[in-house]
Amino acid sequence: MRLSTKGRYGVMAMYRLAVNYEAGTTSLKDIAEDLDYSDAYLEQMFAILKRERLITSHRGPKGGYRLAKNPYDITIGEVIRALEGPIEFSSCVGGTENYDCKRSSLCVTKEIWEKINDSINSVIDYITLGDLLDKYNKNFNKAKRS
Amino acid sequence: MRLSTKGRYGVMAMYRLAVNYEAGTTSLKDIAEDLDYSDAYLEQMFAILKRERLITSHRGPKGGYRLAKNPYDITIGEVIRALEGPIEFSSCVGGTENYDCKRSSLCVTKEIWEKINDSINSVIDYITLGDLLDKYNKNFNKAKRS
DNA sequence: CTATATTCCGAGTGGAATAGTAGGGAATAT
DNA sequence: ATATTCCCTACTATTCCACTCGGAATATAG
Repeated sequence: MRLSTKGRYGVMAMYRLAVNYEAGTTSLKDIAEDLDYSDAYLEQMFAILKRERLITSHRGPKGGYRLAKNPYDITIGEVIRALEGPIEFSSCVGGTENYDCKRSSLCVTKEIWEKINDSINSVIDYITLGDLLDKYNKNFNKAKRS
Repeated sequence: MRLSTKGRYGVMAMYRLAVNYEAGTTSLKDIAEDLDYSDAYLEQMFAILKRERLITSHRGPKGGYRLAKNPYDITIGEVIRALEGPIEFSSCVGGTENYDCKRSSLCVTKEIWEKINDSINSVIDYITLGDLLDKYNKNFNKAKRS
């Protein structure tokens, strides 16, 4: 019951794009090297993120990827759901391929799984890539001050 | 990023034991048949739950399992963590076998995963098996009334 | 004492998912 | 032209999941 590397790598990479958002595009290779991820693997995530219109791409030298929107308009939830599908703590509830447990109307636990889904979603839908940028600056300034 | 059947089956089975808590022991076979689970598989969960001292067992005819404590003193969180290990939305944070991402002190996403872990835990640690019993009675009465 | 009902225990297994590799093709800035 | 970048599809090794199987230990009823 855990995020796969897809979600984790994806969020980290999107943060990288957020950092460079004003400057322009960033190449996959740079990000992969910087984060020490396999570039061929990260490529698959970028393909999904592009399909979901969270990033844009440009080929050729000086090409690369860029966020499709302002970092403050992209939530962590959008990124995670794009890469991992809808949050679905238990297979009974929340996703597309719901397992139908026959007595779901009587099931005493269904409500628990729904509550958990909601609580996860409310965390990830509240945080934007822009928030992460702010957080970094805060830490950066803190480090400078001390 | 989902509960395995272990957690789901486990909570359902523990609820069954909660229903029968006053009456005494319940055999694994009865629960497995009632819930339509594989009994040999459910057995493995009961072994864990027993090891974690959430249930007691008694062998021989008229034997079976029973909650080790009052249903109101067992949270869903205890059951889930016993069966699935600690809540760990991302492998960076929360569990035993933490993946060390080298720059974890600078990592902007770490805090997100911690928040998610906390929010899941606060849901499941708040609900007891006794609460589920109450919920069932409420639904039962509602059904009777209509 | 014996037959039976139950828990206990360890090992094995098929399929799905994860976490990648590999390799070539297409666009484009210089 | 050519180097650089994205684009696309297929393949693979490993791990995890959801079981299955066989039998031993133990308690109860008759």
